[in-house]
Amino acid sequence: MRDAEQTRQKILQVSADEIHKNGFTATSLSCILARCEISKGALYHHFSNKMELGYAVFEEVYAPAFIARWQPPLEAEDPIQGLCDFFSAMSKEMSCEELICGCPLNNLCQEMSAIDEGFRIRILAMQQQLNLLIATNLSRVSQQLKPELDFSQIAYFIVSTFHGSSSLSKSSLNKELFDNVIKELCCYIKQLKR
Amino acid sequence: MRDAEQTRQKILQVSADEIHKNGFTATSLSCILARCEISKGALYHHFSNKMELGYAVFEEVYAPAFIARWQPPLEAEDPIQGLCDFFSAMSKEMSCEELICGCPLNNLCQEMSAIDEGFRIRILAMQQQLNLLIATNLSRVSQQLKPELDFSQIAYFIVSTFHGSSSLSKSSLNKELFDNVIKELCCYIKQLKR
DNA sequence: TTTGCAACCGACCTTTCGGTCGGTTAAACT
DNA sequence: AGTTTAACCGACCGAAAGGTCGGTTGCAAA
Repeated sequence: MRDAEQTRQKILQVSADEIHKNGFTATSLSCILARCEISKGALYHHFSNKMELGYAVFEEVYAPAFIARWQPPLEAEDPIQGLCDFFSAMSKEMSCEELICGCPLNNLCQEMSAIDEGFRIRILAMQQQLNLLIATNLSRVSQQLKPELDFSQIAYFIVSTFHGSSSLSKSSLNKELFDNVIKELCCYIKQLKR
Repeated sequence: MRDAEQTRQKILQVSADEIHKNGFTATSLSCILARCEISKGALYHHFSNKMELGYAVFEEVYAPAFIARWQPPLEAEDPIQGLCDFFSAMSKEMSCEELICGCPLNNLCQEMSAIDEGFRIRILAMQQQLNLLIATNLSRVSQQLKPELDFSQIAYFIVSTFHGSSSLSKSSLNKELFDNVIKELCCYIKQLKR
């Protein structure tokens, strides 16, 4: 009947979804409790407070999902093509609602970096990990690219543009502007080839 | 002694600053009241509620400042050079604290677009106005640029990258990553020339 | 079968939020 | 001088937030 780990996972999943949709601060524990059909006591048995719950969501849900998304296209034979396909697929396959929610990592970065140090360092670590992932895979095929490129700089540029583009969707409520930016981003990426 | 308009302006300026630093939701009226050294009654005499205060800050503080920032570099003789100088100046002249606060428009876009329709339409209008401003001025010098460029698409791309780059500063607490992206952005922009 | 403890319950607490409202003050007009 | 009203005051309100804690329940080991 009782399964502590299952309860914990349920809390994490529901919390991840709520935080993704509403942000961390605006997500209320009572809402999470209702969706999980558990009591406040249960939640506080598994997590010492809201902040720790947030950290757990970040580390156990967002971070793995984040890497699982970016890694395959980047470790493809041709990371340039991989990235373009990756971005294009988003334009096509993601629903408008998903798009508007944005990237959980970027959302938390905007909301929590200035407020909470614990979130800030976790987010920063994630961003640096992604940057390394991109830069490494670009340098892996550097002989196919233009000479004298700063791969780390390019990696930050790509990610910035991608995250910035989701901001556009949030106000326009449609994919059009997002698509525009992604199209131009793909042009930019392909242009890196010699 | 009593100057209604001065009180109103004081409220707007302080509110703009607080919202810029903390976001709209996290900004408390009591904090604004304390900084303005006025009572709650005074605030509610000038603004019917918090949301209306937010709208007023957007329209009377953020929007004019936003246009005043972007317009000059874009309407310069060479908008390409104007934009590069504009971005580079930010890297150099802005303090780390300013940088971390980010662009008020983008902050509100991330925070409020999904929550409040009134904010959303104002933000969207602003973004479209900026897009038009950039696209128009690029097409003005189109004979100096590569052929067959989609100016609107490029404009959205530039703004996305710029806004995305401020996200990086928020987690890293320094200008380095921001500088990286801006440098690459300037490369991209200059490359538009034929 | 008993016992111990992790798992869970839910009433209650404090704080803070946006917002209300009856009252007061100062200044402009008659 | 008297009157009116915009400008302002601040005590108070209900709602909702995160968090606490004494109590209950169910399962597993002894």
